[in-house]
Amino acid sequence: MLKIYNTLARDKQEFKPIQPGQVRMYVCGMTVYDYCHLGHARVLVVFDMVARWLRNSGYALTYVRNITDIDDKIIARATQNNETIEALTARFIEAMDLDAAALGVIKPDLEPRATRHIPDMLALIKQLETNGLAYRADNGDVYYAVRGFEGYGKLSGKSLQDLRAGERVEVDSYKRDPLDFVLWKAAKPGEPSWDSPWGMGRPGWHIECSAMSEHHLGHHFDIHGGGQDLQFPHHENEIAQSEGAHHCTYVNYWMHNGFVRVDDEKMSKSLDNFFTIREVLKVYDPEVLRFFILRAHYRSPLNYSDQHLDDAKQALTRLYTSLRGMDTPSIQPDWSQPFTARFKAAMDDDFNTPEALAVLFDLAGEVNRSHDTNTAAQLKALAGTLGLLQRVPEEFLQGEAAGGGFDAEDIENLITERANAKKKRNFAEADQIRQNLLDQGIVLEDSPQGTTWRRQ
RNA sequence: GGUGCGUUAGCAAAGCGGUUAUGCUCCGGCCUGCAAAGCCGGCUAGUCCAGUUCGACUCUGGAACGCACCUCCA
Repeated sequence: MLKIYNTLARDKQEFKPIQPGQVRMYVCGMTVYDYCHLGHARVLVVFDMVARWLRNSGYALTYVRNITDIDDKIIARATQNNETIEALTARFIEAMDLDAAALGVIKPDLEPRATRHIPDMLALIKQLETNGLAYRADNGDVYYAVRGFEGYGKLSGKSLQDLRAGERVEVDSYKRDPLDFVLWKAAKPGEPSWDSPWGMGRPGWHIECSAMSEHHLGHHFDIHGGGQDLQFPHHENEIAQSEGAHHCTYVNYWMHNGFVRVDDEKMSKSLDNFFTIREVLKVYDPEVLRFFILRAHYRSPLNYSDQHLDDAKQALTRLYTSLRGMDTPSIQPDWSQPFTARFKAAMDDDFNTPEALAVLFDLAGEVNRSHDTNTAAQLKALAGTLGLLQRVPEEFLQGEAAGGGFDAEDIENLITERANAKKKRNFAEADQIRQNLLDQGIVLEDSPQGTTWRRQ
């Protein structure tokens, strides 16, 4: 039985889908005005892992991850670059797709874009107006009247009173309440705009997710995910919008992944301490990055550093090494086995990937001792549910000839040369060849079956 | 100021009221011509202070420190 930590309940709860056997999940995706950073990588990988596990558990999943392709930052960046918004967003959507694919992230079933769902948003705002929860202010903006929604604050655990007491709530004279948020922004000269019952304008940030999730998943669905920083105000406002419009529960389970940190501080664009995915992938294999993300529990903070990535690389190398030379047919995990049962129990416990990976290492040790093909196949099958360990081991271990150096053919020639030296018991020469290769980051490993190599 | 979360060995990171977590690093041993990989073993874990208990890293209370949200952010 799968248990999920529900932010709404502040506790782990048994997962019960609305419709038996089916799960509908919506995850807040990217605002496409720049390259994805490691924080984005974490959301992508974490919810890819969740999606895989749900499917693995037998659920028919509909996974929606939106793309925000209109907002203040996009407009500002396009102006700054002197390019159209369409060109800018197309460029970064393509980049995002490449980054996600490199990390082994399976595409969501649907990736709706805000600009393609303006009518849905207008209909939702209209409904809120009818319900007395939206009003047009003197500046032309349409706001959500937070006072009219009783449950406001239930997700973030904040009361309106506490929020008003906060020093950082800005006073905006056009709003009836300082906590009211914008649903529709009146058009400004030179900005993209759409026609609406309230005049030309563009959507506020929060309305798009309420509108697009409703369009694809209905008024009430199972799981809504995103980064911890979206809990408030974004997700809180989504609840206010969707429940305020339809008077029914919006989402049953809210999931929030923890931050990626650098030097114990949140990695964010505003702090300018972020690393982009592609930057990191220049140095590390994408599977190492995926492994690094899954090695921590999704709700814990994840500290980024080269040392930690190196560590992750070594660990993943151990797993691949255990599968090297093994004939591992692609099979489904046999959940009745002790190791697989442990793995499943870990994953069912709020997606405890660190514990699940520990099982993988125990299994690797077992493979190393027994050289049992079936055990190796189980290891590969389990890792496969996490999107790991599916490559031919040599491909991972030998990698690409990074930055010149020896290619595979050079290495094989040198191995032959060394084998001849060894045959003549000229160990000095043999060791010299091995050292030369090691200087290039190539490690040789002798065995009764011959010599194999890998990159450090 | 308000609210929430965290503090585990050299580093990273889980579970668990009593039994080796796991990975990396480092140190022994086996194996090897020597290595590497692997195997076997080792390395002063549980921020502090009280309490509950036969027994607490694990439960309760408090303190210290750290982080996050309250503003755009995954």
